[in-house]
Amino acid sequence: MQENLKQILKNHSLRITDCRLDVMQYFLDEKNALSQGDLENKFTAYDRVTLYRTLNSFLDSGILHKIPNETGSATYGLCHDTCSPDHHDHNHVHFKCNSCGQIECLDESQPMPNISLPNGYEAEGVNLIVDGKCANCV
Amino acid sequence: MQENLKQILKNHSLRITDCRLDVMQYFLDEKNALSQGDLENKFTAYDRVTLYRTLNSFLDSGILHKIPNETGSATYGLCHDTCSPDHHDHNHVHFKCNSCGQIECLDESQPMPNISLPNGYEAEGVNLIVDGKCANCV
DNA sequence: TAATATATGCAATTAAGTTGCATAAACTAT
DNA sequence: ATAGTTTATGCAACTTAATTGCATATATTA
Repeated sequence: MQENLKQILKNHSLRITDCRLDVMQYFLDEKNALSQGDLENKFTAYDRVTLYRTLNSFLDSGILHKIPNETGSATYGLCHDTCSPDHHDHNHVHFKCNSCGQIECLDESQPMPNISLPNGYEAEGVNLIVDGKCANCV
Repeated sequence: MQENLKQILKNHSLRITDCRLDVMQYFLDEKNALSQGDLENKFTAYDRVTLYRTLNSFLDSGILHKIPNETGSATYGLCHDTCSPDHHDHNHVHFKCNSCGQIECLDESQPMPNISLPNGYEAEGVNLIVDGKCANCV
């Protein structure tokens, strides 16, 4: 089990450290997107800068992606296996509950719409954020 | 011209003040979404907190909407005439340039996709953010 | 124009994001 | 297994955004 996590880190050329293993396990356990604050609350033993840099290293290596939101603080979600630093799947579908605030990644197999951009514009990725009420808050 | 702006404020039950007129004019002149920082740079005469509260009052009254993004600071765009505190059009399409960072609202008449949510979930709105290169940065 | 309700400016606080540097830990090659 | 090298961590410190309380100024209304 732990071996799994270690392999993921190795695959992304990241050194195996306690903090990275713990943080990755947390992301795997939680289905929801997590923020810097969430990590700080969960892992009081790690310095907040260490957690910050852990998030950044996961971001750079394609383990996590940032989820756009309106709150003014970044939230992160696990990327799918297909993501790597060079090849990053930029199309994501997320759900945000307007009641409890949780953000989660939805199945990537959702249909992505074709948006017509103004002349001269080039699309690189599409982010779709559905907001509403999750099952717990309905 | 100025009368126009005043009428908008009146329609939203907001008192007519210099700051609100200036900020609204700024949003009308700029086609791009604006952040708190943009306002602070533009209007050094107004206190940061006043600008912050101006944005919030516009948000509450349905003049502006928040645009989800990954930067960690909120950006705001003008709502369409149909928006009011009680009836808010939650479906937005935005474009973010990965090069210059500008965010703008695209025509609302874009087709919004039908997303299938997990059981028990209720959708209230959809936000679509296309990122890529704007005409200036291609 | 006086009375009332609201907006503004200032001070101050919280939280996120960020960097530099010394030390500790992980990796690599013998 | 260990010495040498590279990278991660913790701490201090700084910047910026978001936020609140309160006294004062201004807009609205009657």
